[in-house]
This record gives sequence, C-alpha cells and structure tokens, in this order.
Amino acid sequence: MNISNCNRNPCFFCTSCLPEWRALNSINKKNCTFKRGETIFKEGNPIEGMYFLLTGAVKVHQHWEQSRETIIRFATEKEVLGFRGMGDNIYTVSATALENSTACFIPNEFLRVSLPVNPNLSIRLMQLYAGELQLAEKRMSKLAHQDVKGRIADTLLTLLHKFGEDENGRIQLRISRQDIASYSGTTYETLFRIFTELTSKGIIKTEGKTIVIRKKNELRKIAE
Amino acid sequence: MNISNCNRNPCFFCTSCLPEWRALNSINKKNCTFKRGETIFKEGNPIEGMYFLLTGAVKVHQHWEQSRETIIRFATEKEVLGFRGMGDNIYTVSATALENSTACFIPNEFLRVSLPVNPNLSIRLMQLYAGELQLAEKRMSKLAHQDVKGRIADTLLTLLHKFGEDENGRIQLRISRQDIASYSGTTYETLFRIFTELTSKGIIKTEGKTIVIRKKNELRKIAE
DNA sequence: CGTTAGCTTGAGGACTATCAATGTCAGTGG
DNA sequence: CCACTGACATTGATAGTCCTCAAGCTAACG
Repeated sequence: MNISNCNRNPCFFCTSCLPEWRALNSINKKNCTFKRGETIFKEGNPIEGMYFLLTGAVKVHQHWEQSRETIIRFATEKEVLGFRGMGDNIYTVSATALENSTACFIPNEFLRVSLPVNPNLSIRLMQLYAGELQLAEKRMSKLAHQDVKGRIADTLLTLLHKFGEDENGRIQLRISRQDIASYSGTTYETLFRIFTELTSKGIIKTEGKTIVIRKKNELRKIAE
Repeated sequence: MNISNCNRNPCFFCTSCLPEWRALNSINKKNCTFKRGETIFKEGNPIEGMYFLLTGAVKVHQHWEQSRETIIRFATEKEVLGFRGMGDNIYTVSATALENSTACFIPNEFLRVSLPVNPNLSIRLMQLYAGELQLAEKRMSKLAHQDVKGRIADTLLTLLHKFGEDENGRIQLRISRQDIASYSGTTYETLFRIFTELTSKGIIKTEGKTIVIRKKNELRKIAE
C-alpha cells in the first residue's frame, strides 16, 4: 500500500503522509503500541475506529467453537485493520499482535468527516478493500478444493511473500505451528506430520520457530 | 444496496438513481441482457468496466482444474459485478447468468472520471466492498471448519435469504444441484446423498429444480 | 430403437481429525 | 541442584468423513 504518486489530501496511504497519521495518535489517547501476543481488538466489541499498522505483524482471526479458530489473514506494515465501512458497530473478528507492533488509531468520527470531503481517501480505501476481497475469494476456492498439503504449502508461500525472507530463505516472522495450522484450516497434528514430510524431502527446514524455505519451486508445485 | 437517504450526485445505488444507470446503457453499446446460462464475463479476459445488475440472478465462479469450479458468490438485483478497483486489467473470475438477467454496463473510463469528483459514489463502492469482504471472511472460516452437511445447510439458507421464498418455503431460484455443490465446496454425489437425508427427515423437499425449505430452524441447527 | 445426458446408488479407499500416550524443554521454587 | 509443572512437540492407533469410480437407471430425443 505504498502508493508512489500521492496527490495529497492527504491520501494517508503513502510514506509521505505517515506524519499525518502519526499526528492523529497524539489527538486521541488510544493505545497504539502492542506487545507480541497482545489483543488489538476483539470479536464482539464495539468498533471505535480503524488501525493503520505502522510496524510489526498481526493476525486477524475468528473464533470457532472452544479452542478452535481460523486465521482470516495476516497483516504487516502499512495495512489497515478493523474498519468495515462504517455500517456495523461490532467487530466480527479479533486482531492479535504476532510481533511487537505500532499502529495509528483513526476514530470513526474522523473518517465520517474526512471521507465525504477527501475523495482520495475513499478511493484508496475502496481499492484496498477491492484488493482484499480478491485475495479472500482466491483463498475461498483454495480452502474448498485443495488438500491439506497444498493449503499448507500455500500458507508458507504466503508468509514468505508477506513477511519476506533473508538470504537463506528464512521467513522473517516467528510464528507458532498452531497459527500456521489455523490459517491453513487444519489441525496441529496434521500440520506437524506434513512438516515432517516436507523436511525429509528437503523442501523446508525448521529452526525453532523460524521456518526456512529451501525449495520454493517444489512448494509451488505442491500448492498447484 | 437500496440506500434510502440518497444525497444525489448521483449515488447510483438507490432506486431513484436507476434511470441514470439505465441512461448509460444507451451511450455504450455493450450487451446488457443475458439469457439463462449466458456468460457475462470470463476469467482471463480484460476488464472493460463493471456491471450493475438490474434484474435476474448471476453466479460468480472460478475454474479449478478441468471440470471443477468454485462458485464464489451469487448476485441478484442491485448488486455489482466485475469491478475490482481499477488496479487489475484481467478478470480473475467468471460470471454467468442463472436466470435471464438485465444489467447496466459502466465502462472503466466513466468510473475513472466519476470517482474523484463523486465522493458519494466512492464511499458507496467502498462500503459495498467492505460488506462483501466481511461475507467472504465469514465464508472462509466456514469452508475451513464446517463439515459438508453444515456447509450445504448454510448454502441453502444463503440462497433462501438472497433470492427469497414463496409462502410455502420455495426458494425463488431454479438452480442446478451441481451449482449448489460448487458453492458448498463438495461434489455432486455427496450433495445428492445429503439431500436425500435431509428430505427423509422432512427438512427440505425438492420439486424438480426448485427446493422447498420446510424446517428452517433444523437447517440453522445443522449449519451451527 | 439406440443414444446421450443426467440421476441414483453402491463399494472402496484416501485423507484427515481425533484421541491418547509419551517426550522435551524452560522456568520455578524448594 | 533437582523435582515439579505447564506448555508444546512427537508419534501411533483408530475411526469417520467424503471423494472417486463405476455401474445401473430414467427420460428425452433424434
């Protein structure tokens, strides 16, 4: 979301507009730094505004029975959390920090006032949602038709793409196996068995919580 | 999407703005009436604009191997098809008419010019996408964690809600079993068996291609 | 009357969730 | 230093769900 040709309004979606986001934080006294594991907002709570993630990593997830959850998506720098178009009042998902993170909080009121007079902002938000929607639709068909191994391979590629890798193929995010399973739509045990298999084939390697992708093309083949 | 308090710009999303949509049809010579089964646009083709559905019913679907598809969503009157935020040039999904349908075609060019000067329009589109996104996310967790029976029950309730019912509980849409299976993320045979089971329990009844929901609450229970 | 397409049913087996048992490891408090 | 604890990792056994394949069946249609 780092759009290069900013026409200023401000657009709020390019690097040069970041100071303006940050300035908002001093106006409202919302907590905007989150420790690893901390809840940013929670399913069922009233929506008070949206968060623009400045640094860190976040999971957006939804409960499903006791002790069961789906991770809807991961978010990283410059992504938007928790805004649903001013219609609803209650969060339908939760957001939890995966790393220590910082954000800007933009109150509903600010949006209510800004959107009608700031076409850039509404267009950018529209594009943002359109993009997210497209990803969500793609993920829907994958969840429906891929087998578990394919979904896990896909998850690993998604993480690699979203959080980056170092020169050795290490995914730049410490993430629990349980979270990977929850995003892939499977259980911890099944994920484990498939990790074992992928490791024995030399496709991935694990170093504690960090995952090393050794044969990206093999993963791509598995993910079809 | 029939928003009551239209501030006119035109907003394009309320009944009183429909004439303006219709007027667009006379300007561009795009085909805007579609017969049952006709393709509206197809995966891989260039995006030329978006469609605002005036009457009828449409499925939005995505290919998956040969002879396999996922239905992403159903659309009916006053819904928008095929617009993805001006970023991409290629459709990632197809749309096919389930009933004879009429639409308005809005060329990209029109949107490119209108959005920056018509805050109402961009805000409405943004809200539209935000709403769709929320539905897509909910469907994602369902596809991941519900069993087939639950997903089918959920599909039936979705269809009932979207296309309405007559006084006897008949879903107001003639839809093939294959399509229901594709939306539920399962196969024709499995769908058939579950239909047999639901029928024997008196929860649903089939009259050719029309489906009668007889015990909505039972379905809700199955869909959790 | 043969052909084709879609409907219906059965059998078999692949895949994956679940449950349970055990292993590992870091931290805690005695 | 060591036993204890809780969280997480690892593995096996089992069973259930659901897909696939294949075959019979019906009905429409030239």
